[in-house]
Amino acid sequence: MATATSNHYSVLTTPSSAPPPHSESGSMQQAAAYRDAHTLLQNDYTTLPGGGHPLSHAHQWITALSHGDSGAPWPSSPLGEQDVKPVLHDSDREELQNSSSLQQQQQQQRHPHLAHQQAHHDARAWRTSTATTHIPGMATSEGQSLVYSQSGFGLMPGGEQGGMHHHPLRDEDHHSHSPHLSEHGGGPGAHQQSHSHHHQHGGHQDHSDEDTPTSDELEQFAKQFKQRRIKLGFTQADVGLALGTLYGNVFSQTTICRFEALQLSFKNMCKLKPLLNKWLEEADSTSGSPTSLDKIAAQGRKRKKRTSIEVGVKGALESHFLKCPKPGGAEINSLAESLQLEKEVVRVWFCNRRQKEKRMTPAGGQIPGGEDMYGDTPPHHGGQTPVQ
DNA sequence: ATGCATGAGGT
DNA sequence: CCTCATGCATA
Repeated sequence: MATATSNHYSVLTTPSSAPPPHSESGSMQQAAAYRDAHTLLQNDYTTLPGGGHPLSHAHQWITALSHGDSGAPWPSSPLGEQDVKPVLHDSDREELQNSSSLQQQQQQQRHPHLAHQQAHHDARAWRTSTATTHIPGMATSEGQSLVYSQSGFGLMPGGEQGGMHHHPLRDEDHHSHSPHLSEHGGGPGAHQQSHSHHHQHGGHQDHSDEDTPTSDELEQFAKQFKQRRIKLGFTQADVGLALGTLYGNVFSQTTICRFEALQLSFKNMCKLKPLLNKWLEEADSTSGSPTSLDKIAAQGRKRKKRTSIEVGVKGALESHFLKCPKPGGAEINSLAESLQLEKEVVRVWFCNRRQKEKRMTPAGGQIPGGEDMYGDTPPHHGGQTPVQ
């Protein structure tokens, strides 16, 4: 109805420039003060087919970086970084990946022809206990505490420590392949070197930027990162861009935000940490490295208007989710009907909901059942249940 | 900071 | 169709 629930995101050629990278939600970014003024305009690609909708704007970034010798936007860092937000015009809206060369290299790449032993280690049981390790230097006192031993360094010989969890036949990552690093990202409930694996280095495990970090380490890092970032006067969006100009992978404000808030999956956190860590070093190393930039953000897909689901409806979805987190197509259909939503919307809602449960920082605030999710028991794998 | 969405990769 | 990583658009 009045809500923007319409699906008409077909081929509407955007007459204006394509939405640039991202904008910042200057709502409360402490560091926004250093930023320049950006103008936001919204593009109108949502013209409703029944009457023009008043929602037509395009948003654009107009960063006026005027630093050259006296007006450095950055507080006092000799950092000579300049972020340039190229105004792109309507470009192709198909798939453009001309950004850089590497895009995702550390993704989940297994042996294509070998038996893919993709481990679906689940990662849903972080925040086990508490252990708010303090932060050396400052404590922003947050309220999070997720502690979990990740890879079995010797902690979880086969399973977890909680003693609760255990799934009959989940999966395990038998036989690792990497020379020295397994991509476990999963979580506590899976992965562990079943057999005597080579121990990294006999004596100490250093976790500086190598090997998989533990949840606790990630938590600490995220906190420190945020502090430093703010002190340096950067916004989350800045970091995202910098990463792109620096290493070729751009990230949005959203991702940086989620990283800081530990709202990503364990695996994802592990992937991003090294990158952000590097940026941190660069950023305050004051090395004055003239990091040039050149990152073109290519965007061009017409996005469907975000459907706003009314609270009441959300509640209903929630209820069903509790009952059945993985409804089948048919069930989704009926649900969609009763709620008067498109099937696709409902389907996506469930997908997103499931993802939430898997984040480090849980959704509802409750323990996700421990380890064995409702109805997702992998029908295969016979490795050996590592767990007790 | 988050909700809904897109897409790549797997099954 | 799902999962996962990501992000535009929003509240």
